[in-house]
Amino acid sequence: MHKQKQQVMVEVRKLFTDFLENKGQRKTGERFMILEKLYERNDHIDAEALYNLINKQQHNVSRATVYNTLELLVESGLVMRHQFGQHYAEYEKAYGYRQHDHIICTECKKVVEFCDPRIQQIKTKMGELLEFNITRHELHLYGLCADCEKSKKESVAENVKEKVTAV
Amino acid sequence: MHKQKQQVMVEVRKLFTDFLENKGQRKTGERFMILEKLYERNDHIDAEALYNLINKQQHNVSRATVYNTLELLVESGLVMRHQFGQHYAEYEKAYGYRQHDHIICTECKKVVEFCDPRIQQIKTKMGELLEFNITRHELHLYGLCADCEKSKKESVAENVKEKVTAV
DNA sequence: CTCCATGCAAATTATTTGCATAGAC
DNA sequence: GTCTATGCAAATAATTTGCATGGAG
Repeated sequence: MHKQKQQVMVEVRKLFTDFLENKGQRKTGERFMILEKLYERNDHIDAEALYNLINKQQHNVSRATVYNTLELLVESGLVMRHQFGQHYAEYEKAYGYRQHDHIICTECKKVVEFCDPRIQQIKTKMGELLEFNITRHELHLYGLCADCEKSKKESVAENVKEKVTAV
Repeated sequence: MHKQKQQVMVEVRKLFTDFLENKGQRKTGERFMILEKLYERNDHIDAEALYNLINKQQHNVSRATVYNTLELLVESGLVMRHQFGQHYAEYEKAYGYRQHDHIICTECKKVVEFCDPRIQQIKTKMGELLEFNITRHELHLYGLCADCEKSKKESVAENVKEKVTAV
């Protein structure tokens, strides 16, 4: 299991190297450091947290470089950017990591991942129909999780009680 | 057709009125003005453009009010916020306007709307499975439109030619 | 040795906030 | 008359940019 992760890292470094060469971009240590940090984890992280993670631990990479590199990584397809809200973008490894989508609780902001094959059918169909060469997608379902749904019901009941008491 | 639009406007004003009353919020002219501007159009618009639209035309509504009202409208469900990228959020009427999703060209930023019933199946299924009460969704497909796909191919051909010439 | 990528801090953009006042209720 | 929503400008947050320098090619 651990070995598999090592293997992925090797492949990914190779892919990023090729990508940078093709673009005539330099292969700097900072860039590979950021790539690695993203591939070490199995969840999303935002730019600022990534910056802190790198700098508090050991190295010294500027915010500008973090943003610049994230852009490159997204362009290379090795990293996904998820824009959950206006001030809430997160990044996550994409290679060797099953394609998945997200359900977001609008109340507690909890994010749960899921996967449904029907999305692939939509992509294929719509790409054909509208003549787009579709490379990726983002699907977000919004609603209330079981907990927040329960709290809401209780709070409504509470309100009703208050009104009754008030009258 | 035009009459239908008038009819929608009446219904929507009524719904927004009820919403504001329920929240104990005031029914100000600015709020209804913004609601109307959004319902007059059949496409998306961003906060700044909406602000300009209102102020250049006739009235005088501050940015703060525009943002505040957009928030309320989204909360009421009468307006949808689409977050296409990190600096690219747009708003659009939601009531009496068929639910639809978007294909975005990553090159020229063109947005095409589409509708696929399979998305409803995913929502129902995943809501059940993960115990979420799903109220809405956002599906974005990203790729190259036919035009940009063509340009890309030509540009690649061009590059090859250059390299050959250079050697 | 050349020139791009980096670090840093200042700049920018979109959005939010604080405060005084107008106006909805 | 009361108190909230507004306008305005200043504040904030996330991201980008300009410039001098280090280091990849």
